Amino acid sequence: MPATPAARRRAAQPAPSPVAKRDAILRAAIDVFAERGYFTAQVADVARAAGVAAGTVYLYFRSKDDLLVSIFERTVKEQLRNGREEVAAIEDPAERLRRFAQLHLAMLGRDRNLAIVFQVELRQSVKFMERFSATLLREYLGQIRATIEAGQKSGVFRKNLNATTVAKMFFGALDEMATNWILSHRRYNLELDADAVVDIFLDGTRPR
Amino acid sequence: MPATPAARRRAAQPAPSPVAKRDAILRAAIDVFAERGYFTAQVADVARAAGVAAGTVYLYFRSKDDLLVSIFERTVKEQLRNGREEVAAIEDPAERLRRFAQLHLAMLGRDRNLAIVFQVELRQSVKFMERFSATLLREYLGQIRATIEAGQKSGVFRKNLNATTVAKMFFGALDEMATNWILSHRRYNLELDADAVVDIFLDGTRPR
DNA sequence: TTCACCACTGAATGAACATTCATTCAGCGT
DNA sequence: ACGCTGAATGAATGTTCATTCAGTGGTGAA
Repeated sequence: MPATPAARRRAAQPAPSPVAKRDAILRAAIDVFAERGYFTAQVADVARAAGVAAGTVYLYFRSKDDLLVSIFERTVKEQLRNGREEVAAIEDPAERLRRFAQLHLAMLGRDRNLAIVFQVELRQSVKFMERFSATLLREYLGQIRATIEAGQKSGVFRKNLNATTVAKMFFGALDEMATNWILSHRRYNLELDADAVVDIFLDGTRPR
Repeated sequence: MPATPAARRRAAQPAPSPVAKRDAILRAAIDVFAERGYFTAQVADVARAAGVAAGTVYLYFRSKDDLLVSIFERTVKEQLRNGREEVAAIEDPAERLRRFAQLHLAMLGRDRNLAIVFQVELRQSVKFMERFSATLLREYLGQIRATIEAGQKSGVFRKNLNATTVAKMFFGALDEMATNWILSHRRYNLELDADAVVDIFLDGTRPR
């Protein structure tokens, strides 16, 4: 029935579906990278964890690097899609930041190995860091900064603050919460840190 | 004159002083790791940059890992020695935090390659991160937390804040300033960020 | 001058591992 | 029933280093 080779390829899906297999390999990569570290992990380990042969990984990904980049891109895309509208719908800038912090920490708190890949493995080299910061950070910091600026206009935030600096601080605080959570062996609920951070961020540490 | 082999070895110092050579190798390692990344850098690159043969590195360091660990330990030891008394001498907890932040960012802002090693290369793997967090972070967070607690006692800081969380936030904010400075290609003065961070940290972002 | 010593050298070693590719074979269309 | 297709396999390949070690040269003591 399918006439062209392309159509035939699309129709002839193997039993477990190629998307599912790609996902399985990516999932395995998250776990293996988190446990062994990106450089120490072997592609063969990832393949074994995914239940496929070493060569199969290369049918779905260009290279070992590509695995890391794909984990990053898929997750960020999803997180941004999830978050954007929800956060944008919130009127009060302070509450918008709160929700933002909650979503960020919830995403990481939900999946420890993914959190390790994000907080540790993706920061391997300045090369990855730059890529990381050119997308995730830029997008995140941009959203935060815009919210700060909106708040400054409406008088909710002090006007004499540099919005960019404020945004970096906010992100840095959240980032540190996430990193600490990973390194701590206590399994507390990371998402709960969001409120504490936002509270101090809004009102400072001095008594009012 | 030296009787035991050990004593003889200790006495027989080569011309340019072994300490100077060790330092030269460490310096070269900082630069090479910063530029190429720890895993990508070859020991031979470090040796070349230090002006010695590859084998010589192994006369001063046990392994490639040992180079990274030594950079870390030497710097942290020095920084803690420098900072501790100076900061401890300051009475006002808020001013103590300010000085602390200045010293921290000044150390990194003074030496870009060292900053890269600290902000990026040392965080390669959970293994290094744990070592990192077991010493530098523990010490730093401990000092910050103690200062917060002192301030809470004396009424300078709000008493209903969790001092540990506050300390993490503070460190995270500084850390992010440092990381941003590295990734930004503008060469602004990192130390100046310290005041902005402390200001927001103390008074928050809401108008008082 | 000779000798012993030792820091230093850099070529050689061998292990580790990403990637390739000849081969297999399940399942589809005819 | 059967020939094709192409996804999947995993052994083989070739390269890339960290690390070692046999040798060199320079130094100071006798």
